[in-house]
Amino acid sequence: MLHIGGLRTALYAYFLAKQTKGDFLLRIEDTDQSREMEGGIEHIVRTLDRVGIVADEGLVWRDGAIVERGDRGPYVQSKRLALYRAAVGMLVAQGDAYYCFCSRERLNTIRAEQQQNKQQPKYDRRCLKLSPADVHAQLQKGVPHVIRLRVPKGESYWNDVIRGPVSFSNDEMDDQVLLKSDGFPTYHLAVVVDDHAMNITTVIRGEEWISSTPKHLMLYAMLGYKAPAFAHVPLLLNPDKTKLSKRKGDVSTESYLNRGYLPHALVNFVSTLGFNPRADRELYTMDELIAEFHLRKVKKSGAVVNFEKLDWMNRQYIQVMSDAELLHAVEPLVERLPEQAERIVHVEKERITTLVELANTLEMYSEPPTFKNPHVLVWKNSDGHDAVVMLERCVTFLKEYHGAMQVDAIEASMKEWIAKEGYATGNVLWPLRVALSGQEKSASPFEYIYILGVHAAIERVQTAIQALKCSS
RNA sequence: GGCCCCAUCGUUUAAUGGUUAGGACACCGGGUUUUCAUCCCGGCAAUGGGAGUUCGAUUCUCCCUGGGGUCACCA
Repeated sequence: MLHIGGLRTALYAYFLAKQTKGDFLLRIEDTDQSREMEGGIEHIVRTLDRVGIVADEGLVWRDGAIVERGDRGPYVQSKRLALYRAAVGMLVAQGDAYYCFCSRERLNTIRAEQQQNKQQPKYDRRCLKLSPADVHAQLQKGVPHVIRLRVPKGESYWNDVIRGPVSFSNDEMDDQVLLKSDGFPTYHLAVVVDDHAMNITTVIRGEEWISSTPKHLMLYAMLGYKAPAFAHVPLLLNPDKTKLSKRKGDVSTESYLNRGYLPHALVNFVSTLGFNPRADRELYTMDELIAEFHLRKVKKSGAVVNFEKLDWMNRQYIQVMSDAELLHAVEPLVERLPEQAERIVHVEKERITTLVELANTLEMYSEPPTFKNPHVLVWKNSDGHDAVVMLERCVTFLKEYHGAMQVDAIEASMKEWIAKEGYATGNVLWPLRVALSGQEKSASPFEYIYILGVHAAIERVQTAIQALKCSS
């Protein structure tokens, strides 16, 4: 699953890369073996592809499969273990990292104690005191171990691209585990090694990483790497202002896509949360976003995600699509396209919010209405008898209609007829519309005639007349 | 709780040391209309509080308050 917060971060990185004519690289960080999910990587790569983010380097989705592109691979961290071990070996040799043989039980115990004493939970550095001989002996015995960062004294400081100066005292920091007992690196080690190996110049990531940045800075320095610039983007929030989470709503990009939101609407929506190129506009193309994106314009404060605005955006984008484009987009969502699908799309597109709604509407048109409640055919101040009379006259009108099969032509001709006969407009049009659509709320009768054709329209009206007669 | 980050309408954003504090979503009116939707017109609504700097602060500084993040062999 690709979290929409992750999508936004990816988008920002993508904008920046494209704007500076750089490459967008996709690397998978799968160093937690216990969390590995079947198909998870494929989902992410595919979803990025669906929204139009195609990596120049790293993992891409091509012809129904994941392929790697670029010569700095592999681009999956679980295949780069040797690199991390080499780096950590160097740190140990330099005295910047050390072996730790403490059991989880012991760690839990000291943590509990510290919390009880209202102290900061931190590793107590017991294993730092081990002599080289002790370490060697423990390793010989095969005691499970991790390797920890030896946090030096001092201050950590960086000038965040979005937030400005940020500083931490190193006293606050725990001796972070760099290499786990299963031989896998933690995120902290892997990200530093890889970002350096892949020439990353700006790290764009969520605000939740601010407090681990000092550790990363230390690692850059210890490994002799030049540190990149950091830009911590604000969080996406639930309506209650907590970090946007699965528990409090739908946060999966693919689920919005599957619910019929257009990829570009999602891109536009998500990227303008916390960032806005101009004061007076809401809708931007991908090229405009790329051209106008600037990290300095990204807000510092978190943004509550307002999905009503996504609905609005999606409607905006649907309305400007051509009938053919819309038809093409909705096609995969319906079992069989009705014969008049393009006309239906033309008529209904201003009434729908998502492609899924359009698909449902499309299917509805092929089912003639049954009028279980014939009274909906009767207009407000009228009665059933009147409705029958009017519908019968509509049948006559339709039989004699030889004008163009265009909505405007049908409407003009019909209104002229109504005026000439001196009918009340609603008295005719309401029953006719409901007879054709079967619904209290629907497209106009002219649009229905245009879609169904005169013959099918007459059939529906006659069904309605029968239903009314039976009920009275 | 420690540390860190943040603070303009309900939400999202704009602006400036001097503005009637602007736009969008949502909401509420009105118009068009056979219904719904669209469309058009109009309306509601914000600088969290307190000091300081200044002729003047929403804007700069400090404090408070509030909210959030983080404190793992998860990312």
